[in-house]
Amino acid sequence: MSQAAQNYDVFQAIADPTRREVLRLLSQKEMPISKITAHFPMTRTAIAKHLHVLSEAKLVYGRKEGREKIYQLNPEPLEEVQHWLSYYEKFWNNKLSMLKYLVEKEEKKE
Amino acid sequence: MSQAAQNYDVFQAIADPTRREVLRLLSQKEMPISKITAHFPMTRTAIAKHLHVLSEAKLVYGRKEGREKIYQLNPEPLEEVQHWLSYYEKFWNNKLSMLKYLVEKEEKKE
DNA sequence: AAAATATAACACCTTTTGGTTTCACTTATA
DNA sequence: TATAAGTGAAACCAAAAGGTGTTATATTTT
Repeated sequence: MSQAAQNYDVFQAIADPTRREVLRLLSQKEMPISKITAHFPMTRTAIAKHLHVLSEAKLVYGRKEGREKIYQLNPEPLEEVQHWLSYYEKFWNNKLSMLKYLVEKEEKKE
Repeated sequence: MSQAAQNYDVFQAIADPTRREVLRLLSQKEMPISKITAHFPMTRTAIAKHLHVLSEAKLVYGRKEGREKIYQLNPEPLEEVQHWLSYYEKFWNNKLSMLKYLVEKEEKKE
């Protein structure tokens, strides 16, 4: 994390369980940092840093409202993960596909 | 990484670009460590550690064959990532679904 | 049996992560 | 206009991540 933290990618952003939990929270309702922090056993500063990482990955956006900063989810970058995954889906799907194919071929013998 | 590295989860395992590249390589063909290392600008020891992380996450299996250790891909754990993602798909899919719905409704007016 | 090959296991180093505490700044409110 | 509330930012810290090089061990090959 540290200070000059630049170009975090989405894979790194979702690697941390706390950050995944933050995303889940924000998926239900936008909220300010202090509200988010209340759900975790750590300081507001720590959460602020996690939000910074998520923000770098464009997974959250924050707008200032009065003295609060409201964060909201932006799920779009997750499409990159989905796309990456789609390449591997065929590997585990193939097992089912192959099984299905074999079963159907067997059935046609009747 | 270090020495006693235990319980790496799949999210952490795929967070590293090198490890993702290793997975891609193994998706095409199983191979021993030295063969994998040839594709990267780092030492075999470093790759061995990455393989250890991937192995902890059950994303690769290694079998010994003579003096070589052949590693092969095991994509199953990625299903956990897919499952996690599926919760968020609705957020970005909804936009498309909504658009599609609106367009179709518009078409039916004719 | 000796030499070569392939990997494993250590010890070590540097940078990054994930957290803390403290202080300053801005915006509401009594 | 103080004061409270909410956040931002800096300095610091321990541990983990991601590398390195060296040494040890097992398996072929000559």
